[in-house]
Amino acid sequence: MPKLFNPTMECSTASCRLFPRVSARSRRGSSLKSAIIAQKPSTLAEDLPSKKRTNWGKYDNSLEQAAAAWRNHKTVNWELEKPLDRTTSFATLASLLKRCGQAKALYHGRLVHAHIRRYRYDWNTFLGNWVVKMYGDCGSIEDARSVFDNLPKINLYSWNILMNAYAQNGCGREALECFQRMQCDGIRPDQVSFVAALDACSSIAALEKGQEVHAAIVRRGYDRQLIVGNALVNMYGKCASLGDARNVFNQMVNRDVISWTAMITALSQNGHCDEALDFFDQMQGAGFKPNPITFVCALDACASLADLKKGQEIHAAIVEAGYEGRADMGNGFLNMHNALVNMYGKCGSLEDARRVFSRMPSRTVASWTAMITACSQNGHSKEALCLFNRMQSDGIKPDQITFVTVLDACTSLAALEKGQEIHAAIVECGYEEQVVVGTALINLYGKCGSLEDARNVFGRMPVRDVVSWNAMIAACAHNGHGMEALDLFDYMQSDGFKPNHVTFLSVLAACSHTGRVDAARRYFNSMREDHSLIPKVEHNVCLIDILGRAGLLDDAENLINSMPLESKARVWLCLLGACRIYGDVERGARAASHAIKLDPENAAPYVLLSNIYAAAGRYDDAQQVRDIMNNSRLKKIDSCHMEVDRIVRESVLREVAQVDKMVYVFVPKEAAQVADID
DNA sequence: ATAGGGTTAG
Repeated sequence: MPKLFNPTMECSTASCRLFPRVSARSRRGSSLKSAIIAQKPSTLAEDLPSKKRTNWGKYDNSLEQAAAAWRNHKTVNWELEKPLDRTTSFATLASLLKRCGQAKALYHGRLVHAHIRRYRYDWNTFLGNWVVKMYGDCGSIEDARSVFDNLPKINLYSWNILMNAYAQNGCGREALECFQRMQCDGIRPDQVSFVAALDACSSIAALEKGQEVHAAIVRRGYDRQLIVGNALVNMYGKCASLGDARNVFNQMVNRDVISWTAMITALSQNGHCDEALDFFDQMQGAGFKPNPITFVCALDACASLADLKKGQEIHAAIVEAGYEGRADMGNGFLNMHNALVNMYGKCGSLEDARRVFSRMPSRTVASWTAMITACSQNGHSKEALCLFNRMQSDGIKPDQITFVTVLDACTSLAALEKGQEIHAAIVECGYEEQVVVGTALINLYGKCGSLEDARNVFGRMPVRDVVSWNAMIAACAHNGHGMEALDLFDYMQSDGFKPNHVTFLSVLAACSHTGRVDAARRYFNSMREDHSLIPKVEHNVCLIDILGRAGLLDDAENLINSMPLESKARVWLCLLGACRIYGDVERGARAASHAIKLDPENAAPYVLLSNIYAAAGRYDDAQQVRDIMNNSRLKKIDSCHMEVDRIVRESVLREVAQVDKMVYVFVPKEAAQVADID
């Protein structure tokens, strides 16, 4: 039951000093809404398209509640000396709006805006521009637009602010439209407009448009400006045009830390992580000190390379710089700590990740999510689930990405019930409609054998992408519904989605389960011919497996010999498995010798070959292979991260089975040994 | 008396 506004309350009390005295007439409305939003929420709510209309109902709190919320807002931390009234200066209002934007405090920003609309008929473009910016910073782009459309006069600042609001909220197309329209309206873009236009191109990866803007920049002579150069490097990096990014960077007359950081990011996000780290060193050689953001980018490159040593070096440099444990400068240092946790997780050092995480000065959802991901991706799914609980008891609310990570942990534990519990929480938070969340749910249900649930989630998804189609196709393929998987493959394409490498893995798996050898060949060839996808090792393994199981050993071997793969060890191993089934000793020996030559530390080919000999009654040969194996130092399955319990035991076996299904099926003793390694 | 460049979890 909401508390109502108390008309007898004295407005000079601390609890409402932020609000102007309201007239008796408007008090009669008895709610904050009517008190401060006043008669007509015109430009805000009513001009918006109906489905995106702002829900003003949630501002229907009592005045005390709103004032308390305002005072207690931790990030904004208002310390207003005077209440807002008709005499509050525009400078004060502007600074309030700025702080609301920085803190992404939409609620408070709306309060200030409402105050201006109610009491400041003398508002001008200066103040209006700040309101537009506040809404843009708070991510409320429709509000930004409608305020912009009602500005008393639109100037260069207004356009630049609006363009940036669009570009930073993922509406690159609209930002570029603004760029056009401002010029039609006779306003000459300055360097800030060009930077915003480049940002818009980056956000939608519009390379051609970006080149057009670049040409206009050169025509107007803005290309020597530092911030323009930086934005150009960034734009070419985001549009995957690394050569252009390099050219711009090399030709820059001045460079600063941001230029170097932009270049490092461009390299690392386009698959040149080694070079990115070289640049990181060169930058320091050139006398620039990395800041927290530079460190984030460098750590990201280490994470992609899974280069633990380099990552630890950079961590040492962070300590050296005195950045570790610091919590000032907004989110700068916080993000850097998150990046450290993420890097250690991706590089497989859970201990380091834990250490950084436990020493963090403060933690956000992102920090918790990074730590949970680190656990879940390093075989500690149970710890991931524990952390998820602790995070919530620490008062941090999970976001969609946390849920995705936790669902992944459930998936690898095959913990269907826990997953369903989390599914319920997701529905409660209203995240079920998010593509990434839906996809993680389909994965969970698919891997846990609950195809019906996977279908339901997929059917309810309002938006799908290639990844969610892939998840659904995989769910069918791995639950004995190969035909349905192949049908979905067709539907997916008629829905306008292009299949990728992952799609074809599931398609081939579907062919394998339904025994469609010829179809598998056709799909395999169509990867290259119709979709310009080059089959990877996994696809080749899959096809060899299908041919091998069908007894087409000749075809399989010929195919391997014609494959332009870098390493064929796994493919030969696959053929070796097929030779085991069909008792083809000669071919088996050939395949084994290839496999051993290519991956001498793997025990699997020895085991398989020995079994082939044994099955053919050639016990001496079998023993000889085993002796060779036992006398050489072969790679053990790395299970030091594994806890020993039933589920994990199974997951170790699954891993072994992935290397070769035969190890488990035909050599149970071997498998048992593997599982006993702690 | 406003605007502007580099970062994060499938």
